[in-house]
Amino acid sequence: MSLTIYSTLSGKKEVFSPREPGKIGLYVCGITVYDYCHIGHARVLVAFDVISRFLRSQQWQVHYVRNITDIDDKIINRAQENSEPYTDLTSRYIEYMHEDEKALGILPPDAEPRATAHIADIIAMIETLIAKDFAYQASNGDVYYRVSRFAEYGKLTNKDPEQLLAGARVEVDSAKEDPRDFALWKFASEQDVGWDAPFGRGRPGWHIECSAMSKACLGAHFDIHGGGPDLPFPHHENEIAQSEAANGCQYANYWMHAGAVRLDGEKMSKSLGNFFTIRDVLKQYHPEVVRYLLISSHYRSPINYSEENLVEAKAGLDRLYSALRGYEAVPAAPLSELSDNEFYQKFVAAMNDDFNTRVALAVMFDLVRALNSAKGGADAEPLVSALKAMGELFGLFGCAPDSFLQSASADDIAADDVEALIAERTQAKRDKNFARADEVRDQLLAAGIVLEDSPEGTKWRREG
RNA sequence: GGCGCGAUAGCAAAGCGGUUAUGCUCUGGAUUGCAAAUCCAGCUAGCCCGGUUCGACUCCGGGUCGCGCCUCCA
Repeated sequence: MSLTIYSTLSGKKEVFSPREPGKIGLYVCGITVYDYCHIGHARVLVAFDVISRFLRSQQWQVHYVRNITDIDDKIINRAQENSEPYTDLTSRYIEYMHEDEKALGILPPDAEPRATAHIADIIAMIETLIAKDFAYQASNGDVYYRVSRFAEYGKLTNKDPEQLLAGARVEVDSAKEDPRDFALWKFASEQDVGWDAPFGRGRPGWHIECSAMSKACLGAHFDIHGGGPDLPFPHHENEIAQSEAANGCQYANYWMHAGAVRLDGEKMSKSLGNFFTIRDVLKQYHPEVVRYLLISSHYRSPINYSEENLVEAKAGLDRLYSALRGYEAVPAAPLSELSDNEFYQKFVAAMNDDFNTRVALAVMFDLVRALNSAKGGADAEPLVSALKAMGELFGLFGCAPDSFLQSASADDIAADDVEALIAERTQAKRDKNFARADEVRDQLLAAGIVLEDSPEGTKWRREG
């Protein structure tokens, strides 16, 4: 079964062909660390987490690299506002980012390079670009990339270089030869944050770090480059220009971009200020609910962030978890034992088709229906272990069903009180005092507790 | 203006040139002391106008509307 991936470069789904058999080099643009991560970041993190988990499950040897941008104008400005060293700011937000990732069940990438740890690589690449005449030092000390020298500029996003020139904003006081040129190295005085380089003291521009770090971690030519929806232009276009000019070979073979998270129909972004941070959302919703929401649509589709969608995601996950109740002891099936399982085969086929998590999820629900029908019989356990295996590929089912279904927010009724009332109701039922039993049930329902009687006793869960 | 993406039932969201997507909601049935959960059955679809085809939600053309990028942003 072959893997197909939609590539921004070709604008269509392509059959994936690795550079080396069985191996995948994957570079994803990470986060600029000067603020808390928001749900848009979570989208990219979860998407590539699921993608890398799935690829590994299919025996691909994945080398997953996701960088951290820890030097940049915004970082410097924010640090100045806070009157603190920029390194204090970045290390703090890197820590927060790791906390958020852990909370969301994001597995760490194989490498997490930081721009400031690759200054030498960055300088070396800029030197090469200057030597090849693809870059020049301007009168203000900055080093710029000479866009006119790269004939294929615009090939990722179908931009016409001439029209970019016509539409480019004319910057006053610009030292650029051409308004399309972009900074590789920004001049820094002795008091400013900076590093010494043959072309003078300064700090790297935004785009060059990814070219340098991906080369250091994966080589000049690698398989897949990914990132968020706002990166194709100019960032990835510029990366291509830098890397292909400096290295003299193709850069990434496939380009993957996640869809935007929207809020009221508008893209959520730091610059618009309309974002919800991951940690704020996790105060109200279980991390797996957030994961479920993010994988319940295709990674390339825009997704709307709303309270209603989170509630719906919770309802869907409740159904999955409810099916697992009573089978806590059954382990997830090893994937090697599932090759004949029709549900798993469909699941894998969906994921091999450009990572169609929504269809894969539909397969899991088909499995749930089969499982619910089979409960009590001998056929149930294999279905449970298959379902658990698929859920784990999505980073779900990290909880015991009861603890997920009964997980409480701060102002919810305590589990002990629920249990006590259930005991009272059970006694009332035994006494045939159904009026009292129903009264207790209504009381609990008003507190968000739903009761489910079963031969093994009364189960409960929280709703809403 | 340029480039690109999308328009599916009450809501969310997929595949597919002819045969049930799926989840939530809703209706009926089974089950239950009554419920809930579960199972079974069912109701709500494919922006508009043309074309291709025996047949189009699915392909092609033209509209309309929405969104993203074209400046830092995942």
